[in-house]
Amino acid sequence: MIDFESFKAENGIPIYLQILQFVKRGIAHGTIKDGDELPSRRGLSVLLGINPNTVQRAFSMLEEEGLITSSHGVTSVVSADEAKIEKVREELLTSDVVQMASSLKQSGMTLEQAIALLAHYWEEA
Amino acid sequence: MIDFESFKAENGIPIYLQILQFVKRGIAHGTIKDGDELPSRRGLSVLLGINPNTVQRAFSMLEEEGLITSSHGVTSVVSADEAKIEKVREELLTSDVVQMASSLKQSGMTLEQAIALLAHYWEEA
DNA sequence: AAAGGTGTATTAACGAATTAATACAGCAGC
DNA sequence: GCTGCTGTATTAATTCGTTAATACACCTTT
Repeated sequence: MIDFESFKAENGIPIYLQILQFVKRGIAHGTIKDGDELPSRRGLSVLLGINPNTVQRAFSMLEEEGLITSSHGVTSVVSADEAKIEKVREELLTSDVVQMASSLKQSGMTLEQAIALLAHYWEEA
Repeated sequence: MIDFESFKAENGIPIYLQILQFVKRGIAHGTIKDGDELPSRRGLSVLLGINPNTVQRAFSMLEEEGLITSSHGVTSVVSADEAKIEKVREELLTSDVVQMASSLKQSGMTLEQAIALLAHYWEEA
């Protein structure tokens, strides 16, 4: 069963998004694997002290993306073959990278300058 | 007078922020220069089809940051010496970089991996 | 078959942020 | 000085996303 102990809800970001991200990052990182069981909607909602529907919202999004499968009576299960995992990695990484790259290029920076900037701000991020 | 013809309001992002960004990017890019006149609050609101206060919100933020000066009876004027311009450039760039860096770090990447990723997506950006 | 767990669907409440309405105050130019 | 423009301030309405309340439907286990 997937461990949500390390889940810390940040303020300002919608909880359902944080749950979504938590699972996606876990899949991308390998700590959450294909076949792993998720906690029940209600169970997780109690653990996090929130409404079950908030969990449901996150889980239903995960299902829409094909990352978990759900059926009545039993808890949902991770469904992530290698292709899906790679897709998640892509999604988590590229959107930010491409956006930044395009922004920096528009400002007339070279790749070298961009790298220097990235290195400079890496620590404080 | 600053030209807002190229201003296209995107959906989902607050308009006052888009106006703010539009001016800042112009300053950083050099298309908006020190001494340039801004349109009046009302004039721009008509042009954009929005409420004058929405423009005012953006303009007052610009003034708080010292990028424009306003006084009764006349339209506001850009007030951006070289130091301020550099500051705006910094701000626009670092916000993107920091955001990306924090996202990549959360995914467990090293700086080296991040740089490789940046280089990889640099061309297509 | 009954009980208590599970996922699902619909609707409503809440809250924060954005946007708008209105009124006030000052300068320019005729 | 008057008219019409300008910026400024205060308050209200609206919108939007998030979260919660409630009810329903199904499966598992005994």
